[in-house]
Amino acid sequence: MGRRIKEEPIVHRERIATAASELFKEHGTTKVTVNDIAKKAGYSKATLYTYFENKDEIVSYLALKSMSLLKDEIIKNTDESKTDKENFLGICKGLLKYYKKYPMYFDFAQDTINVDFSENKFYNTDLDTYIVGQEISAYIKKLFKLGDEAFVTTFAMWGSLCGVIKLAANKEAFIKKETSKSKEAFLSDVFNILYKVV
Amino acid sequence: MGRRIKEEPIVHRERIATAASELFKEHGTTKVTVNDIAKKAGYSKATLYTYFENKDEIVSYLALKSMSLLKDEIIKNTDESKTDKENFLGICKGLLKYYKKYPMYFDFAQDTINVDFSENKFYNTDLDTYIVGQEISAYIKKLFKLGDEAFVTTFAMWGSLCGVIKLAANKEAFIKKETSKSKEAFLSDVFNILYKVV
Amino acid sequence: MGRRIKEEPIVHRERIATAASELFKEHGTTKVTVNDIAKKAGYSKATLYTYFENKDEIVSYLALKSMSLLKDEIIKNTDESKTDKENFLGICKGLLKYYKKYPMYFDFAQDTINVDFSENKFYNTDLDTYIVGQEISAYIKKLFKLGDEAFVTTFAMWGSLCGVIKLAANKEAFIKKETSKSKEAFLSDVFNILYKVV
Amino acid sequence: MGRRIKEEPIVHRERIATAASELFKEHGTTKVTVNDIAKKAGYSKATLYTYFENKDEIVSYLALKSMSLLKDEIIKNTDESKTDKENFLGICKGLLKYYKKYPMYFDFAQDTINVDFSENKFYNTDLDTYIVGQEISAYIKKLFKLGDEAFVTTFAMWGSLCGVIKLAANKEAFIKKETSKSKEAFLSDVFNILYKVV
DNA sequence: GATGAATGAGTGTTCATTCAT
DNA sequence: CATGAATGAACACTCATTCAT
Repeated sequence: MGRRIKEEPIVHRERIATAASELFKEHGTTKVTVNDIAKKAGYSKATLYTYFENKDEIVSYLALKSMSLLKDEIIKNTDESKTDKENFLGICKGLLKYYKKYPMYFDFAQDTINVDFSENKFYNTDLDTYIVGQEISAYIKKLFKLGDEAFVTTFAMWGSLCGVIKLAANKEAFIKKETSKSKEAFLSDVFNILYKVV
Repeated sequence: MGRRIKEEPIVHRERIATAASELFKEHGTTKVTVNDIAKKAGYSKATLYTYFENKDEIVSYLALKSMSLLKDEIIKNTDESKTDKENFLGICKGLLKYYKKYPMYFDFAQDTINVDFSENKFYNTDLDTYIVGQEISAYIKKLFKLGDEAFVTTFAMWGSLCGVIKLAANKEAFIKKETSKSKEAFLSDVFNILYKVV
Repeated sequence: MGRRIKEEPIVHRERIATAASELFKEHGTTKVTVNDIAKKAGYSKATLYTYFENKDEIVSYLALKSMSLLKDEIIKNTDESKTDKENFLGICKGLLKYYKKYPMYFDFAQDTINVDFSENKFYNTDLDTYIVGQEISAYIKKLFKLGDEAFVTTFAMWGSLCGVIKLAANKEAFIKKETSKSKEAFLSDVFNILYKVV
Repeated sequence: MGRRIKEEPIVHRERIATAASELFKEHGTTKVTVNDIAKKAGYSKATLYTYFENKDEIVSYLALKSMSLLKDEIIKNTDESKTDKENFLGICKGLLKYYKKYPMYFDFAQDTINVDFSENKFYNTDLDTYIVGQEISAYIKKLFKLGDEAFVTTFAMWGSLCGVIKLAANKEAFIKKETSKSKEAFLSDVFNILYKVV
């Protein structure tokens, strides 16, 4: 634990990714420039390219991190010993937390598993993201002891939850006006309605 | 009274909008340049600015068109004399058709009831889009004879449908692999599951 | 004097030039577009090109008009029966009036006589402007009964007057602050000082 | 302490400014494009933006340099131990040299004491230019031991000199034709006539 | 290993001018 | 004769990426 003279590449990647994440959350991935990230992370623009192939790889890297967090949250908030409803609401809670931390990657989660890697260029992290998505799917299937209908049910649940969370985020002011409820309280009602789906 | 040789501005606007729509569908609104649109529509870049104030106005124009189509489709596929389930599936059908034609504006539909026009600059078409969104909301409320619970129910339904349709679009290949069904057939199953929500 | 069915070209030129002049005075010749002029004059952009070869010719046309006005003003405010000082101040008055009406052409007046027409393209009006400039020079020479020293004296006077008028225009606020006098009153003092030159 | 291989930013700024200055002198600041400057300076367009915030900053930078040169020249050519006439002619000489090097900024000098910096955006260099202008004014006042009449006298002198120099520049060919003198010799006569003003 | 410096390839937008009708 | 329509040529400015040191 002595003084670290040389930092591992992973440390630099983390530092860069953290800076990028904060900027992406506030301004979106398109608006943020490589220069912005470099400045915020305390590196020169050129150094970023030592640790990441290009801007896209930073995005992919964060997408993977975000999926891992999502998986962790889902596992933390669910348990086979709980009732199905408790577990469903646990998944909702996990997704919501995820959205708050990585709003810019929610569309990624809405995609869950990034499709076809055969033709397009992709980064290893994209593949990893895909795998984490698969793991989440498998976990949910096991959690609810789903059989043949697993895929369609998981699909319906996942799509619905992502849809309502995103809609709620875009309509926060409108929700307040119409229901006098906070976004969170309102979404709680919505989740209860959606529970019937499972 | 003779056949008009000169084309009305609206014809040009349509031609430009159609070209833009096709490009947007494939590459997204950001990546497509004004030059791309002009070339595809068969005009010079400068001519585009005769018919549209700027690129944003083209985007707004298409957004409005897309919302109008959505409304038309929903009305066409529903009827107060039908059962709730028939109507629900009618709405699903309308949304699906909408997605096929204007995938790049689906996020717009996912917003449905649009934001706050008090402070930001916006084009008339943006306001019109907002109004069409409101009309769709009102129509659905009346169609299902919803009372106090109208807002939360409509919200849950709309968010869910948008969510699953988008998810299905992104996972078409994956769905095929897992279920051997076409996206449409698969979504039909999903819609039936979701019907319980209403 | 009956109803005019067809207007002479000169009428159109005047109408266009008047519109242009007002716009030029306010925004300068560069900022004003051909479209602006056409709209203000009540013509289509293309029609302008029926009456003027191009934007430059409109500028030249106005420059000539402005020089003619300058000549008229000088003649009106001077007289061989007056004292030299009265005539000098009359010229000052004429130049000042000119500046107020055509501030954007004052540099033109500062040039007085437009130099060399051998190599550059120029419009007939430019040549006319040159001739009017010459006429003014000749008039002044005769007015003050100048001999061999005519050229250098006229030159010094003309350059000085143009210089102080323009400087005063740019420093109006500053003059007020330093002297509590209006630009006009201050310039009157300046003109009296400059009279010694002649 | 060794010889520096890397060039300081100021070197690049100078190189760019020099190129810009030459182009501005010939074609004016408006006609010259950023690309033109870049090409002439041997940089790419993008590189210019590494050393200057934008085109305006290049203009401002040169304006300041020009005013500094003007001040230096005036000081160099004048001295309290000299006669008023000698000093007057020294100022003339300074202004003339300035005009030769920075004709495009002569209007700037014709403004000398610059405007109001309270509302508009401006660059530091613009403010510096203003200050140098003030310094020149103060120097002249002291040089000629001017009292209450300082402002109006300085004003008349400055305006006149600028006026005749500019007029002479525009009429060089004409002067030659009329007087068979060089512009410089002719201006020398004019300056002698104008000396009476002070 | 780190980076200062450089840049190619865009971007949306403007405008004077032309020409077929 | 008048003009709606069309456009080539610019133009200031940006940014992800490369590379010599």
